[in-house]
Amino acid sequence: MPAEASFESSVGFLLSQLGVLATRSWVGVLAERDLTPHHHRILLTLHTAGPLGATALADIVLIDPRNMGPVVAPLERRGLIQRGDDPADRRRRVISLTPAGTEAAAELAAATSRIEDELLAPLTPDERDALRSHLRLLWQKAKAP
Amino acid sequence: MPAEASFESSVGFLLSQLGVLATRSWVGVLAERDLTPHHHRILLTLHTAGPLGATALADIVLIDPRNMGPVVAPLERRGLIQRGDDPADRRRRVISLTPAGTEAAAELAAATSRIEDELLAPLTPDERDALRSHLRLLWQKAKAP
DNA sequence: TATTGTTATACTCTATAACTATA
DNA sequence: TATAGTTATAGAGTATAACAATA
Repeated sequence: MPAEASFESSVGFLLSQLGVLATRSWVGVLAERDLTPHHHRILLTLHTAGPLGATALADIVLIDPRNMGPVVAPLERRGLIQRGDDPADRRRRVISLTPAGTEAAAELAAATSRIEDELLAPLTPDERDALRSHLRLLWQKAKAP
Repeated sequence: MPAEASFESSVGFLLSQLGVLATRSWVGVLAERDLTPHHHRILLTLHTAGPLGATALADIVLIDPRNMGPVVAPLERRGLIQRGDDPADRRRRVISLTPAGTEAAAELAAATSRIEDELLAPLTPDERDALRSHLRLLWQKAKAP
């Protein structure tokens, strides 16, 4: 009876489980650099999207804006990011990567393919491409509904 | 330069983000029933896999076994699960659904398709099937490496 | 009035250490 | 000695309330 199909056929269940596993696959690499998964996503987001306001950045990395302070503070203290003023809108505090932050982000990006290969080992190259494009489509639609 | 490709092409990044979104898509339905995402996964896992020991169950739902007590206690108190002894191995405490728990799990499973449809709206039926099978494959391999 | 950003604080979830009971 | 399970507790992460500054 397919109506009683296993929870393993629920995409939502699989996404939440694999999301945890994907995050865990990074903990070792991040711990060596004294970074958290939040820091990872912030650095890579700024690296590819460029400078962002606090709210916009929080929205992308799925952190509540009210928790941005404690998350971002260590990055600023270590000189990986900087917060500047926006002359056009003096409420905004534009967050951007410093040169050291750009270097750190590029180095993390370089580590991605190795970790990714391990995670995606069970899939063929074609299957990986299909999976990537499907996930990307879901994420882009989820961001801007 | 594709080596500098966007972080959006990282499957790990997409999985962790979509995992959060998939979990959030359930919070309303679960809150109405006074359940957490952990409870959700436990009920559905027991519903399809049958009775399990505490360690085996914790392993599947990716909860540290030491945190199972506080997670499982409310379910037991509300009569949705029960913990019994295993005559074959008196260390084990077998966790299983009560009739009320079975009913609750079935009801949650019924709500899945509606939530799933919303999440997967951007994809065609064929794409959904492909995504589901790829994710399932990754999860099964990740569980038993 | 709405938006951007922040602080203080309570709450939940997760991880570290150590222990009992059985195999 | 190894495994199943538990407790206590510290730490990381998340959510609720309230506020200041600017648009």
